[in-house]
Amino acid sequence: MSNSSSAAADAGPPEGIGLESELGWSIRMISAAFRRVATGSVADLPGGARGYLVLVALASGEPPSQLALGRQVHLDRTVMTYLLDDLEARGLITRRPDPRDRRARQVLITDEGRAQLDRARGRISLAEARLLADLDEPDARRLRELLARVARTAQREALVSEGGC
Amino acid sequence: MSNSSSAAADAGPPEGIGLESELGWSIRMISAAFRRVATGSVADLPGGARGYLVLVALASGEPPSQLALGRQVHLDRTVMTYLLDDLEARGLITRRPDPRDRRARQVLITDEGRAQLDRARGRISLAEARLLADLDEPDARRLRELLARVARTAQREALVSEGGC
DNA sequence: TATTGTTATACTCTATAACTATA
DNA sequence: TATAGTTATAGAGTATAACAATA
Repeated sequence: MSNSSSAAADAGPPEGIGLESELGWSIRMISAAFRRVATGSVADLPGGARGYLVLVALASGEPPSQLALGRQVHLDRTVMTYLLDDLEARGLITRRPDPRDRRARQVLITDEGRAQLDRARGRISLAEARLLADLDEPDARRLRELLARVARTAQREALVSEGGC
Repeated sequence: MSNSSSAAADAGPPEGIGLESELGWSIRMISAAFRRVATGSVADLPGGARGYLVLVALASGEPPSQLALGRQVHLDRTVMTYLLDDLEARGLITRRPDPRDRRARQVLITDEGRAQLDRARGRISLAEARLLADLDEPDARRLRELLARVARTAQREALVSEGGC
C-alpha cells in the first residue's frame, strides 16, 4: 500500500525547531515558488526574469551604463553584455556611447520595450498575487515592505563587498 | 576624474515605480545577500547550505526516505543521492533499508551529525541576524513569520505541481 | 505498471580570466 | 594604472533519461 510512514508512528512530533524556523529554508522555498509562478509571465522576454528586471530598471530614471545597470539587478557585467545583446536584437533597448566617457555605453529602453514591459508587468502582478495568495491584504503589504527594506540594504552591501557579481 | 555620473544630473528621481516595488527583485537581492552572509557558516558541511538543510530536516521527526527528504528541502532525488553520499562519507548521516519497503532507504542523522549541526546553527543564526540587521526585533520576527507562512504553502504547491524537482 | 534509488548526460547560471579601448 | 565593455572558458546547479530492484 501507500507508504505514508507518517501514519505509522507519530511519535516524532515537531520537537521544538524544524525547517520552518530556518530563514534560509523560507528564502529557498519562496525563490523556487516565485520562479515557478512567474516564469511563464516573462517567457517571451529575452533573458526571462533577468530581462524583465533590466527593463524595469531602465523604465525609470537616467539611462545608466551597463555596469551601473548590472549592479542594480545583481548581474555581472559579462552577463549584461549578451543579455543586452538579446534585448537590443529584439528592439526593446538601444545602446549609445556616453558622451562624457567614451568607454561607457548608455542603455535606453525603446517604446517597444516599454510596451512589452507594461504587458509583462500585468502578468507578473498576477503571479505575485498567486504567490502571496494566503496572506490577507495588510499582511501582503507588510511582507512586501519588509522585503523591500531588507533588499535595499542588501544591495548597498553588495556594492561594498563587490567581490563577485 | 571619477565618473560618478549620478552627481552630474540628478534630474532622474524615483518617478513612481522602480525596482524596489518588484517582489521578484526583493527576492533576488535577498537570496543573493543571504548566500553571501551564510556561505561561510556552512562551508565545512558537505553540500554547504543544502547539506545544512538536510541535517536540520533529519534532526527532528521520523527518519524519512531520500525522496521524502528531497521534497522537504526542494532537492531532486538525483541530487539527494550524491549529497547523502557526501554526508555519509563524513559520518554525519547513515542510511539503512526501510523494513516496510525494501526499495526505500531511511536516512538518519548521527551523533556527529547533530554535533556539527548545532555548531552550524549558531553560525547561521549570526548570519541571519546580519541579514536582518536594519529591522528592529518586532519587524524581524514579523518578516520571519510571514516568510515561513508563504514558504509553507509554496512547498505544498510544489508537491502538487511535482513536475520538476 | 509504478516507484525508489542510482548513474550518466545536458543545459542553464554564474564566476574567472584575458583582451580592447578609453580614462 | 585603472575602468567599461567584450569574449571565451570553466564551474556550479538543475533537469532529463535510462537502468536495477522492488512494489
